[in-house]
Amino acid sequence: MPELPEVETVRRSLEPKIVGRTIKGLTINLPRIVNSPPGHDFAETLIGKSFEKLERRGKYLLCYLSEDYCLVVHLRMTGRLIHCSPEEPIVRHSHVLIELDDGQQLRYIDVRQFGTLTLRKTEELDKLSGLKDLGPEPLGEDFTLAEFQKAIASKKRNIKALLLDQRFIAGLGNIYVDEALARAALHPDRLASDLASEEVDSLYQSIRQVLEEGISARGTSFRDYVDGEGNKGDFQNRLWVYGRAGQPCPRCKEPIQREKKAGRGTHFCPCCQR
DNA sequence: AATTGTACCTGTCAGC
DNA sequence: TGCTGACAGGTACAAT
Repeated sequence: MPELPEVETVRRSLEPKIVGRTIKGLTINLPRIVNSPPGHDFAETLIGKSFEKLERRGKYLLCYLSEDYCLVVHLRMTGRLIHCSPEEPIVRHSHVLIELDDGQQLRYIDVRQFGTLTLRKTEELDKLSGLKDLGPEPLGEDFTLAEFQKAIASKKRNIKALLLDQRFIAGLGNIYVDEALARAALHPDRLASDLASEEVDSLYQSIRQVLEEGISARGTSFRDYVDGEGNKGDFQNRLWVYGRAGQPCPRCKEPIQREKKAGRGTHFCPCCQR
């Protein structure tokens, strides 16, 4: 499900609902989902802590808590973090229920059970594999065209695989990579180091543009994704290539093609992506 | 260093 | 109406 725009939308939708709230109780129905600090009990440590700030890094949601703890949430493919009333029916795959001091609940729901809730002291966050290895934030100030040009020039990899690599750039997933390449008119098989300067420039702009548009549309609800209030996004209606195999390219009207590349279903226009 | 395959899970959909 | 296999917004790991 969730790539950068979806996690950012979850963050924005949850922040006003849970910042300032204290955790009163916890139910863990599927222990595999949670990961405690060494020597701590997840529920015991979490109860009594309050939410101070929500941030996002790549596809990770960082819930900063009192006493310098942080609850790190990764939704992987089908995770949902939903704020709701305890009266709402408990749907299938509700793995963790967090009770808040205003009587509301935060529920972690995940059909495929790949997601994780990791609790750590804030000063230990830089030890978490995955999180500590993330590349630059594509919408951040330090992600400049000059840096992108420099980073890409030495990479002997297919551009699709490179953009999916969270160590190279944080937050892009299969949908937004396909969309960025489509808008930059670049074929997913291109070797990164072979791209001309103008092509890298175009790709840089396209990456930022699709992510910003994705956030503005409150994410892509292609299948399961909903925000922290259970609402779907709109970006699925503005996709150029993802999930549009056989349908006309918005630029040249040729049918969009789908092939397996970098181990993922890959959508592109064989006519204008070169 | 880069690529490929496998694994983790459940649900859905196409084809027979 | 079943059944089977392919596939799904991600990542980690091993082998080549």
